[in-house]
Amino acid sequence: MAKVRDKNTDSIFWEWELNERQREAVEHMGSPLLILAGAGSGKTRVLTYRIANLIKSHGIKPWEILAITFTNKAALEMRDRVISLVGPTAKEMIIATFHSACARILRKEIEKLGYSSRFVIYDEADSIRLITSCLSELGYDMRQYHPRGLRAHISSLKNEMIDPDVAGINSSNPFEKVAAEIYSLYQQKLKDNDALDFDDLLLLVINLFEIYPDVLKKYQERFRHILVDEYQDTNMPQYMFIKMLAGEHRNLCVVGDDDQGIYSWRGADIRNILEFEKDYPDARVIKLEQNYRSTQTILDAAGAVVSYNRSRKPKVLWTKNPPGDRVKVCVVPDERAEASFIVSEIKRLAENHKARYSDIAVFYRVHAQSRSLEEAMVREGIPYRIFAGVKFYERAEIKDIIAYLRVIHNPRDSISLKRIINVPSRGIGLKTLSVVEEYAGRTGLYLLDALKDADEIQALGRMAKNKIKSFVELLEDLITFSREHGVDELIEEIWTRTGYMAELEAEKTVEAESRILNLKELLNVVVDFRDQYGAVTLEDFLERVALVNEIDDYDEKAGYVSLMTLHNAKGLEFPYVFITGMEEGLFPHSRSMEDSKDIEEERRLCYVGMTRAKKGLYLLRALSRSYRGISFSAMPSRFLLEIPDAFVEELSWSDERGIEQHPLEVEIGDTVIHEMWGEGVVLEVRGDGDDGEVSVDFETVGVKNLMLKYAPLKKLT
DNA sequence: CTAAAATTCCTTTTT
DNA sequence: GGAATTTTAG
Repeated sequence: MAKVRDKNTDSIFWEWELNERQREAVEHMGSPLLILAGAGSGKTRVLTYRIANLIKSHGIKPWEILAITFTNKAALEMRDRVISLVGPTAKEMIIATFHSACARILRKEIEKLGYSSRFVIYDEADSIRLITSCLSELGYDMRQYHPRGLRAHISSLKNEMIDPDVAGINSSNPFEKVAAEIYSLYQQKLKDNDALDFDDLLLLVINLFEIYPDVLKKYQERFRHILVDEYQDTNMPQYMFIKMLAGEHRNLCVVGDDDQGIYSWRGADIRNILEFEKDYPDARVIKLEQNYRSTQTILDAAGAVVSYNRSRKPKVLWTKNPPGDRVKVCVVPDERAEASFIVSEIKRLAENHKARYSDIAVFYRVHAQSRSLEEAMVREGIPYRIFAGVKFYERAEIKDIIAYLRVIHNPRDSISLKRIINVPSRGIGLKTLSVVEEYAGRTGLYLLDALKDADEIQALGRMAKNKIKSFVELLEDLITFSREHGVDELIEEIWTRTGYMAELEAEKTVEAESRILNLKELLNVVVDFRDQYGAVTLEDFLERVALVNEIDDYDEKAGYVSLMTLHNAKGLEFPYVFITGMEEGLFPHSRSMEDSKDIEEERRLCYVGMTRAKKGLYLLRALSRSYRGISFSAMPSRFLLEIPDAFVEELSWSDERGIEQHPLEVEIGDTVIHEMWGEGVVLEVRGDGDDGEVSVDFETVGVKNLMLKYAPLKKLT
């Protein structure tokens, strides 16, 4: 635990708490500071001590400090740690993610930009729905232009800070032209709904700062000291945001590691960190290379992999920790065997090494891999938890209730209104809705106001009018109710008044039962949130729900094994780590295999995963993996081959019957190709191989450097 | 209008 | 193989 020495000394910290470099990083003042912090080098400690030092030794007021972290969880953790160093006064500083910091600023200032301060934040699904409605409004074929793809495209346009009116202007690509058209309608519709998407949160703040220099000035004065964590993963708007805010006082401290940049696909630009010294020529650069987390062997193995990357700043991590065990590499027949291997190894660790379940994590490249793992955990009765992005809030029943809350908070939010208008079903179907929408479009009314006007709409039958009327009354009652009651009571009122809960209870199925539990969990979220922050307004709660992700709820004391994607693993650490699916095509993912830049990012992802482990690291590879129902054979991931043998221990695996599994062998014509990598032919294989025959398409990519991509599994005996 | 059946896409990673 | 959406039958 950290101890703080009393005031009046130059250094307020016990010297043994920090190493030389760390202390420099904590104490440096007077110019921008870049901390290149290798994995496990204690950067969180440096950041918290630095904040504490600002407050304690330099008389900086907590509210003058803005610290940006990557997740809400990291923010909360850092906050607690600073509080333990300097006391409750630290509560007044702002530690938040980019998105929540911006949301906070916008709640105060957004009216200057013509939005209401009651704006809602749309998640990806909401955006997609809105884009869908843009497509149909402009009469485009949804098969030809996928809303998902358009959303991704528009999001990257936004991340490159390209405005709708200039997007696709001199593009000959028809997709880009359509995207640009959709983009501007989408943006306008967002505004009509008083809604912002994730990207807008950043963009509008920048916009605000550009148009109103006095507002920028106000925040520059307010946030005199700015700290940014995970700087290698910032994108252009985030970079601009920081640059503007820090522009005046230049008390900027950024921390990052170019080897851990894994978000370029969402616009993160690693150059932000590599060129920090260009942006701030007087910047001080401090490297942290001593690792406190992992064994030397894990570090060497991970370092060997990442050293294959060409574009990186060379660095070598070292540690005083013991060398530890070798990295265990295990080859298994398929994903089921992979899961049961992991489960039995977890049991062994728990018994022989007194490991707790919470000491163990299993990582995978894509969410789909979690299924087989989950099945094995359930089968063997091992408590586990899957951290799946935002899954809880994506469940239909949760989104339904949230949609009610959103409409109650801001009746202009027509996307949410459309979601609940017939949930639970109250006889207002698609036809009725489209008539009302048409009326709303013609008169320029908001959807809710159009509903209130139902009597005026000729095309509506008497039945429909009555149904609409009672729905509008229901909403008005709920809005009235919300003025005098807390969020938790409001949620319960929604359940009962709408009959939502009664309907679920009447269903008496397992699914309905679990939905009821989920709804009760939502109530718990409200209560927990209140315990943490005091009184909760509807607005606070909706914002929290929009920006939170499940990793934020991660609790290290609880006794369960953690399952998550490699991306979610960033910033966490576990004594024992299993990385699954070490196969070409899966990890590195096939979609990243054409471009060496993408491969390098995959390699960094591998590095991130490996360096999460403190004591034990397992890498698993299946000979065959089923994908969309068909099973494919796969070659070992190149990352496995990049680890020198000296750091590796190969584990053999035998199935329940004790038959040892062998690598694949494929017959093509007269040629038998044994397991191989590096050379050969790229093959697309059709057929399942069950009948011993498959058809093979040769898809040659170049002549020399070819390899076997997928092949049917054939066991040797 | 609803419920069941058929069809389609999916799977990279997320604030 | 399965969720999610769209089509069809009642």
